[in-house]
Amino acid sequence: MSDRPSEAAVRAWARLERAHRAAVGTVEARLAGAGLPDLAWYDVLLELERAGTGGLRSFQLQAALLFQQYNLSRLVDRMTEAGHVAKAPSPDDGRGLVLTITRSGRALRRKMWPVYALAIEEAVGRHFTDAEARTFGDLLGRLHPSG
Amino acid sequence: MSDRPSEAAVRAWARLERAHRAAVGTVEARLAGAGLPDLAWYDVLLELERAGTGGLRSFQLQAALLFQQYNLSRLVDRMTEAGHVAKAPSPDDGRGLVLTITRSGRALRRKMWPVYALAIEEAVGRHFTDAEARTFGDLLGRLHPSG
DNA sequence: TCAAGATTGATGCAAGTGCATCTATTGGTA
DNA sequence: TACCAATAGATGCACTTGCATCAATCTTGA
Repeated sequence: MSDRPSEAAVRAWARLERAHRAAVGTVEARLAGAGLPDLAWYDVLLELERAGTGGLRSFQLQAALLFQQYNLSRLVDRMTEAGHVAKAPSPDDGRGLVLTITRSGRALRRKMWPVYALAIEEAVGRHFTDAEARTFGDLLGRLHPSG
Repeated sequence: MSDRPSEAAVRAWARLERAHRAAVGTVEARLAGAGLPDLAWYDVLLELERAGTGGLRSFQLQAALLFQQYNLSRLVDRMTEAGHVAKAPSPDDGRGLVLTITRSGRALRRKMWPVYALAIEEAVGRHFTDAEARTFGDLLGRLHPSG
């Protein structure tokens, strides 16, 4: 925890930054070019859609996506205003909110997916064989809490 | 270019987002906790220091770091104002600027490094063996233009 | 050599982010 | 039960980013 990093670790870190910037740049450009909302919106929609009718509490969504609390709070505001997300008071916790995706949110996610998918292929897929992509995904998985 | 991505590619992309967010979160928190400027400042300082006395043109720095043009323009403004970067008109190109790091910029980078290094170890290094970190770095390297 | 187009970097304005802090509620402890 | 720390989520304010566009300069090609 308090050791200096190895050369290899420093190189990996530096490349993580560049690779991420390049990949996100490509994907955001494709989404914007198609007149679609940005990645954060997709992330929220997907996570809420996966959660099903029960929805998710704000803090769960925040933990899943690793967004900042204040950031997510305002993002959800915007998406609620746009009609893609619904907020309801939590029955279990008077402080809390339950967030669910709306029909319009599901439609938006479906509309975004084809563009997003092509962008992922362009930004990531085409650089790897399937086996490499699996290895890459495994290594990336080590870096975040949820496994 | 126009194919759908494989499952493995989509998973790798999703994990790239999460891993990056987690790692950057850790590193920014350590820098901020030590009262130091953020990552972008370090990136600029390092790149300019590597460039030596000749400095770099704005567009070169932009390409190296994959920053947005308008973003870098204003970041350099702030760093110049803080005395860490010097701007000079390019002798070869009347439109252009040559950016160099100042003595104070070098000092700042040196001061940031120990904190940054520990953060890199915490965010990345400790999750991998050296061999894994090398493999990881190689795979990441595929995703950005400069090799 | 001169006009048309491309490139470099800056900037006004709107939108998003980060920080600190706030209110409301909950859970733990005495 | 009554208090106090902890947690959920919202928000005011300053700063940063994104978008569109600008002015200045360079390059190309007739």
